[in-house]
Amino acid sequence: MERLTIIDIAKLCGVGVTTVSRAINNHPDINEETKAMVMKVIKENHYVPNNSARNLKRSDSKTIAVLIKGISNPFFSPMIKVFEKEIQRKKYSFILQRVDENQDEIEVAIELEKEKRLKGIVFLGGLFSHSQEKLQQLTVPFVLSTIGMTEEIDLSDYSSVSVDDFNESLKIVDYLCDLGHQKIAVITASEDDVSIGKLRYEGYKKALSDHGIAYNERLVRRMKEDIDSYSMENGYAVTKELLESGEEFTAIFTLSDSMAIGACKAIFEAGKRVPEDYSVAGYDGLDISFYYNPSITTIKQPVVEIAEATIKILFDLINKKVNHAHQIFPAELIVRESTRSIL
Amino acid sequence: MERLTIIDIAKLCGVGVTTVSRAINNHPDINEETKAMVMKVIKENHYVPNNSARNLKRSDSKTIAVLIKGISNPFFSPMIKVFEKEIQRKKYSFILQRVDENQDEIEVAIELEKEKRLKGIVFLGGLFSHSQEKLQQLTVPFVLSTIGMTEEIDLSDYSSVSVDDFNESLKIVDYLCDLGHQKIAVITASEDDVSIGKLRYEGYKKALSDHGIAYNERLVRRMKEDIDSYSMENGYAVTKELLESGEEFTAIFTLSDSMAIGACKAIFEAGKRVPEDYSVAGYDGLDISFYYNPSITTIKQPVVEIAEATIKILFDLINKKVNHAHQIFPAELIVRESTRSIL
DNA sequence: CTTTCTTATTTAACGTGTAAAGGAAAGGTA
DNA sequence: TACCTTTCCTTTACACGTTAAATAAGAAAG
Repeated sequence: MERLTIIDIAKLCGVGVTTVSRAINNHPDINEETKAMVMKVIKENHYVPNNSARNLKRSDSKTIAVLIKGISNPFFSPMIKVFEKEIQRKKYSFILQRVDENQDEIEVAIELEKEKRLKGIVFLGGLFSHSQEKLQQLTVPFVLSTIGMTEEIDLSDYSSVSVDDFNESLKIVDYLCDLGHQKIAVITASEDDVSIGKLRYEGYKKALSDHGIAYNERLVRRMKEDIDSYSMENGYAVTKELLESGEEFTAIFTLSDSMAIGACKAIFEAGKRVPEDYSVAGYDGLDISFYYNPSITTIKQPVVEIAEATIKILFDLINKKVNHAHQIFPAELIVRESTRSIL
Repeated sequence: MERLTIIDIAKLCGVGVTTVSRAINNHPDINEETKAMVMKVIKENHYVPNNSARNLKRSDSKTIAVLIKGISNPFFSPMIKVFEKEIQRKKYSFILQRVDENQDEIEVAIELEKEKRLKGIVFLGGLFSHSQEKLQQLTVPFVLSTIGMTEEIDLSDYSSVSVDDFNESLKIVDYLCDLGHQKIAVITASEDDVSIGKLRYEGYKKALSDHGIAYNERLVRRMKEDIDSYSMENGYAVTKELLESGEEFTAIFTLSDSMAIGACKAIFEAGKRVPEDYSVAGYDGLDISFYYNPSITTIKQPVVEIAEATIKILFDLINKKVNHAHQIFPAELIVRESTRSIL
């Protein structure tokens, strides 16, 4: 069963190839009857146009790439689902590209763009500590999604969608302080993170200083480099170390819900309870934060809305409706069982 | 900054296009020095061959599609990671295609194959209750991964990788019986599932009858059709209903870890405990089954191995090393805190 | 008889790979 | 010296399947 081409269809219909092409692509210069006839023949013979040929001719590809740093992060799953759905709805194809922690996502994007003649790019997660020049090698529109925008980044050249990581982080740590916690440990990102990790960590520091609590370096723990970042496993390993260090604390704030769950597990294994012995606060608002036992106090990010906005902006950029756009979504402090007052 | 073509590179190098092509495609008829020079120029100018043109010429695309039913199922995440990595390693591209619950994955695959000139297909999840004829429309190799193979399916035409769902399910329910449980509820798939769902359910029934326990229809609960299958939410909703029904039971077996977690949550909300009031057993061996509180007794599937074997078989098929292959992996019963003896 | 409109056809690209046909240089052999 | 072989390269030409610009064929209208 070899493949049909547009020429075969044209012959079967007794028309020229352009006519068939017009039928397929809704070109106005075609008689409705002819079009219907052609479409019927196409359907009967299960003809599907060859994508490569189309892309070559059009010299673009109706393809959008989504680049993710840390694909294992379950936070991205519902977002990907939205991307996939919306991109399909617009009759675009969709490439999901995982980027290793130590890989440069911009390099990957540049290669991919040339190779696949992309229409647009979404960057998900990652540090985003990139020089302007490098980004200028990208000739197609792109949107930074859930990448914390710090002052180091010049907003005018980019488009982005995110939440206000600094203030949301501040909010939840502030809440911990209000509960009477003074010794609040934190599991944060590596020192060179200039994005989400930095912002959330800065929020933590600000909340402490607002409450006049002295900053204790020994309560600041970094994720392990050799384990998936923001993962349960990472939270578990770090918390275990923290507990074994003997450093006193009454609450722990982790930069993700997954790490909060890992932290809980480590606490249980040490024979302690949450929240009786330690309060635990997460960030993200994953479904599991509700289902976990105890349910996790967290900052719930509106993932679906963020994803939808990301795609909308990307298509606006593609269709030249805007030059750039920034959207910051509100997030919500959700108080659950994992935190308690010690006053 | 417009795109370079192979002709531009040829001019820059002062050689013919054929030479450049040979350098890129490792053709033997080329001097090593020339090749090195050409490759250097290519690198310096960031030239990347146009994929569409290549695919068109080759009339295939070095693309592998992975079709997933129920993309939200976290069970698939580590598998996708493996697929992506392995496919990239072989210099293939990778398309991830979500298939709605009510969509026919074979139809989707047939379209995709023609449109993108695929090299191979992986089917992940799904019922797979398909007629032979339909599958014969697929002209490229495909592998069914983690799709339970029931007797309804003629194995000789397919390739597959999975675990022995019937016996693994039997094993864990058998374990529950050994703990003294007689009234074991189950959350299973819809009636028309002829694949994984059916096999696991049959395993449940067999275990009961092996232990001489009467089958109680009122303890058999089906997932809700309007909620993501195998999800926490689904397990939660069904268990809530079960608890409210007043039907007595001492243990509950769910067809996935996610549903087990949902079940636990429903039990907690009813003011009961796991495992003191109800034992809960899952299936899959997700990471979260370890981190959950209580940790979940489950059947751990070797996801990574399954995914690796899937890709290996697919490439063997593509390279005509085999005609078809079936691989069944052992799974492991992991006893954790969520189940207890009531003897 | 020209103009306009609608609809269809012809043909030339898009960028790559490859096959054909051949040439130049180097080395070996008679 | 003349001839052959081998290696590496060139030029030319075409093919892959599609789209779009240019073109043409009718028909209707002025």
